[in-house]
Amino acid sequence: MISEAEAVVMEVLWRSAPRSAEEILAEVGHAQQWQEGTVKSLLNRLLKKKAVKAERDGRRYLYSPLLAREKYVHQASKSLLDRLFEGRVAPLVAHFSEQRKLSKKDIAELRQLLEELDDEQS
Amino acid sequence: MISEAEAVVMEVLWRSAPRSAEEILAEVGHAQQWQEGTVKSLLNRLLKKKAVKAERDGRRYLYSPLLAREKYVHQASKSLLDRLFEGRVAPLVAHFSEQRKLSKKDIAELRQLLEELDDEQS
DNA sequence: TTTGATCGTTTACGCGTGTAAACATAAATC
DNA sequence: GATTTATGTTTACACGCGTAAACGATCAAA
Repeated sequence: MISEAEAVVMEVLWRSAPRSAEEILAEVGHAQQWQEGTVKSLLNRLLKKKAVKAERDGRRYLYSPLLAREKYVHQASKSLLDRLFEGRVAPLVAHFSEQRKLSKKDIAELRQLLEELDDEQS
Repeated sequence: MISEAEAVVMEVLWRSAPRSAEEILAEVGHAQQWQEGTVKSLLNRLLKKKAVKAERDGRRYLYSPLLAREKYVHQASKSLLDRLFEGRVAPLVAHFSEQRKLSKKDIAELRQLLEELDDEQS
């Protein structure tokens, strides 16, 4: 529903809002090689999709997210899991495990997570 | 690199190959509402992308995957993790945990997985 | 009050995708 | 041999996306 370039803009707003187009460009301009017009277009598409809102601030607008990051992240993740892993998390983890792509940190955090689930349950 | 509709065709071939265009359509035609031409186009795009190969069989072609499912799955998953979870698996699992979207089965499998990692290490 | 600077809005354009229709070709049948 | 049938190949077309340029409006400065 919201594209990759649009998501870059959203990430900026999720970190801190409200922000002007200029501020967004400043934060993102060097990583992406974007011109001002590009950011403007993306913001307008996000407005049309009701993913952000704009409030006037003098001569310019300040933009804020309407779509919550949680929600976006969940949609995108669920879509991937559905398409590739029968909709479940464990097979994805298994895949990365098989590919030896779990870092020590990952493993430690997963352990921690499962312990916490234990605690909750009891 | 390979699109969603193309991936549907690939899934058929990953399940079993080689297959003719007609067979692919038969397996996928009711789920997707595709015509024959659609499958043909997708196969040609996949050929162009070197994701499948074709061998003549009389008047028709039989198609087989060149791209391994593992590789495709890994690319797609890594891209998602990079964009949304700092490139790591644990935060994704944490997200689903927070959303109460881990099934009992998931949890059991994750436990199993971590145990196996223990075993290997020792 | 003209002119420049600063914003936002509109329009554009090429590319990939989803979805086929049209066309070509060769084999099978009449 | 002429026609139908079964494939594959070429072309098409609308839509979203990435990426802006062009245009317009408004405020500030001269």
